[in-house]
Amino acid sequence: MSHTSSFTGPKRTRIAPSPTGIAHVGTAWMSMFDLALARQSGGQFLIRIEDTDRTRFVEDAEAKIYEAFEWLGIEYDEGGQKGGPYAPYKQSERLDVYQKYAQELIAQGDAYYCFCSAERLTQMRNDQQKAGLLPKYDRLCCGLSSDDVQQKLKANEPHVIRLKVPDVGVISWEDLIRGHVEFESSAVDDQVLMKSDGFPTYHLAVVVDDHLMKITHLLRGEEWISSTPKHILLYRALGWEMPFLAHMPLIRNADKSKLSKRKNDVSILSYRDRGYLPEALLNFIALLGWSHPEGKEIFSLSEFLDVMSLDRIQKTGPVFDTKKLDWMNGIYIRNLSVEDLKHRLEPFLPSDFPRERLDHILPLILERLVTLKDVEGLTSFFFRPITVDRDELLKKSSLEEVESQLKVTREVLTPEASWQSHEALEESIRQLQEKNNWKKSQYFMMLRIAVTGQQATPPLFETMRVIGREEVLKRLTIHFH
RNA sequence: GGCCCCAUCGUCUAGUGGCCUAGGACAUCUGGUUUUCAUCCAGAAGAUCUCCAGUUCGAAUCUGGAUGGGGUCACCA
Repeated sequence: MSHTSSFTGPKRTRIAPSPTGIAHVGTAWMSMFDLALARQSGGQFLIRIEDTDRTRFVEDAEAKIYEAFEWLGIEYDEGGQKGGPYAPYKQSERLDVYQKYAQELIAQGDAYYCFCSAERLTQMRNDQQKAGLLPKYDRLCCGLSSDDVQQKLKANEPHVIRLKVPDVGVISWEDLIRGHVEFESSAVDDQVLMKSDGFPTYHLAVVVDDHLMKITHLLRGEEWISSTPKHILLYRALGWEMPFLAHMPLIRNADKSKLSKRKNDVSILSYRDRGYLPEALLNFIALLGWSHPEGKEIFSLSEFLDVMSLDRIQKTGPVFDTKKLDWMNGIYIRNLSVEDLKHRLEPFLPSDFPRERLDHILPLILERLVTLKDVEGLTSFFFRPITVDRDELLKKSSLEEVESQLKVTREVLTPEASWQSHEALEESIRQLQEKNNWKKSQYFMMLRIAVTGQQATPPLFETMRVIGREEVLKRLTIHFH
């Protein structure tokens, strides 16, 4: 393999998700780096669906993956609906391709048929473990004569195809992120390449497809380091040039284990549904294991694509802690134009929300939105009946005083006097408070609770104007339940 | 356990031998603005750079070892 810096052509990268569940944030994360390499070099980024495991196949998982990419705004050049020159981009539709190369490997003596049963393999591994050995296929079937093999094949005996790993030697590569990595060949198992159901394993499929699809730069998780020797052996046996390898750090749970859906929300679409902006999520994950060259915290996807470089990727696995995402989401929300924000808020507005009043309500809640989903909780008192907590209302004064305060306040809120502007409203009520010498904090908090049912709200007088005089007067006439 | 990867504030990170008595961001705390919350502004606290040796005039940065964490050892990816 040639050296890192010598590659100057267009880079082709890919993301290869398995449709086994939800669309994973790790997939989006990896894709950003893939995309950047492709864009910076005038190359292509493609999506390939790795659905070789029928047992874990989930029906709508593939659709969810594309849906997630669409929502995030990560554009790929080949795969999915787009197709491309190396279609199909789904492994289950390429079975004959893998079969062809498996046969080639067998013919060359780099792979062999194995007829061992699952039971025998389990037994073998148990014995090896008991003996303190590392579990590894014992090559029983490697010794089969070609006559035996032909006979078993003819008899339709279930079989797999295994890679024949050299007994001795060192397998190494120059990882773009980790530098020189090497393994003893003797530590590598005779990996199954073709399963008994005729599907390839990941190891065969990934090598065949990456080569055929002309992938030049292969980014993947650190979890794949230990199986990389098998892939190198495959490239060698097939006489193919190795792509550049970059093993990214593993995103982790708080306990440092590999990020999992049991311990974290890792579903891209769940972030959408919880009211996060795609640009905020992207910005947040870009900062996992990577840092902006100028130390910037807030930047767009397109800026990331411009300035990303592999040498700023850290080797340590970052913990997935979304506190910072909340902060970012607020920033992104506040940077949206009113029209854009309204548009994005739409899916989160309850059906009884008075849309015609959105323009007036929005400025009052804008800086209080952490997620788009917060809109309902922050605005319900504008258009729904409120409940007032008697104890809160009377916290700092007696029932008599509050009732008298409310009565006088209602009288001041004449149609003419004070509804032209919130400043005018404030002026008249402030005068009232001063004239009566009411305690500021008590009076205003009491009013706030009476009008909204809450202690934390947007500015009181602006809120009152949006609620409207008639409704405010009604709320200032307290009936305890 | 074998093999492999990794190791800077609670979290994300800057740092590639002297600019580091280690910088920024989030979170936390305090103060200011404010009738509340939030925003915004200012400030504080927070890391003996996992440890021990070594190289060097000088190490967070280089080397070795230890320790710790993680990954992987499937007809799953």
